[in-house]
Amino acid sequence: MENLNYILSLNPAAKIKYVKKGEFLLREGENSTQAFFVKMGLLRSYTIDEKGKEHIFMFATQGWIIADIESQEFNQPAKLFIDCIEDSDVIAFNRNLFSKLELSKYQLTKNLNLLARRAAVLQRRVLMLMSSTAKERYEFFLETYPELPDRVPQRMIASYLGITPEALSKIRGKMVKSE
Amino acid sequence: MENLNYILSLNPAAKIKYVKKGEFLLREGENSTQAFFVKMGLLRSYTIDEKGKEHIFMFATQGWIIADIESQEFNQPAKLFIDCIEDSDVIAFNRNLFSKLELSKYQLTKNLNLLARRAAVLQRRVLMLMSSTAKERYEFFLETYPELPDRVPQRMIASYLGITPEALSKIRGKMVKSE
DNA sequence: CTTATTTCTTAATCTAGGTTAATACTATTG
DNA sequence: CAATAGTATTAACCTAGATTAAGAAATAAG
Repeated sequence: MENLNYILSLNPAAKIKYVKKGEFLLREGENSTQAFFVKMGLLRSYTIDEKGKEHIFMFATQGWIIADIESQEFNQPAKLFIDCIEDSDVIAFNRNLFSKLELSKYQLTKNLNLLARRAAVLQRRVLMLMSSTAKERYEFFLETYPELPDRVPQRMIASYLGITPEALSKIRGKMVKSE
Repeated sequence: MENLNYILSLNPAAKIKYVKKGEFLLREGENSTQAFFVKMGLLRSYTIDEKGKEHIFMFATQGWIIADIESQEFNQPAKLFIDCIEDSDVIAFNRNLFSKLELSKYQLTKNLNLLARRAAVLQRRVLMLMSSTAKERYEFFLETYPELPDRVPQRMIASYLGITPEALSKIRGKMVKSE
């Protein structure tokens, strides 16, 4: 990501952080404009609702960028937690640098494409949540992120799909039986 | 939107379209890279699932841009229909122009901000769908888009919220009673 | 106006997935 | 290698919202 390297050169404070499994990069309520590029490892972002239930918004593996875009965009304290599922190497940078005029046109269009891709993934996620059963969402997840089931506990996959671990376990049970 | 004016000047084919209520700007299966800026009026985008049920992805009022970002980004035929809820004036432009190098840095960063805002709204929508009850989603909708309930039939609001018209009617009934 | 069509409401019934709880299994740690 | 804590499975029961159906209100169209 030569693009990112340039962004980083604009931000002397940025450097690689080595973060351990379980470590937090962002907590609900914090004021942060940071985004994290995952050089290696696996992170997640999630909310905790009033009843104390976790809802995973996304997983970020190698090459992904993870941040609480909503809170940053609306200038509010973070709604999301971001923590590590595996020991990871991340590069923290200020999200403002993403659309700075100091960047070249080439870099700006690259960033536009990154964001468009993110919007596209989110569009799909919304439509999925509205129109598909839990089983269909799980099958889509397996196709789309085939490496994750081996790296992520099932209860987190359930949380990402918007169902309980018990429901996912039942779905898996049925899928094995009918196969 | 001086920004948009410049985009349009790069696209000689672009001009204002006057579209009537019920008219389609995009249908599922079509190959299109068009996006639509709403100068005036009200449009919506939605899918129809295997059971024939509509799921409204978004409403677009004055000043919004509406398109099937997912299909365009992944180079697939459209998943969404886009049609008019009210007679509208829209400006059709090719979405590729949005991140063209011919644009100035200033315009590119403007577009980056537009897309970031879109991503933020979608993040909120995903979290809502995962963690809120139908009633909470309806209340949030009323706060966020106070002008829409008078312009959009209730069955469409229900479809946007991811519930049936009957369920929304029941929720509204209860809200009136308890007030 | 009058008829046809769409929209909204209400109510009875159904179901996917939630809740609770008990048990087994797997990691982690001291 | 216990002991503790987290993870997954299974089953009985519950509930938010879906489905079906039918009537009432509102819009549109002839």
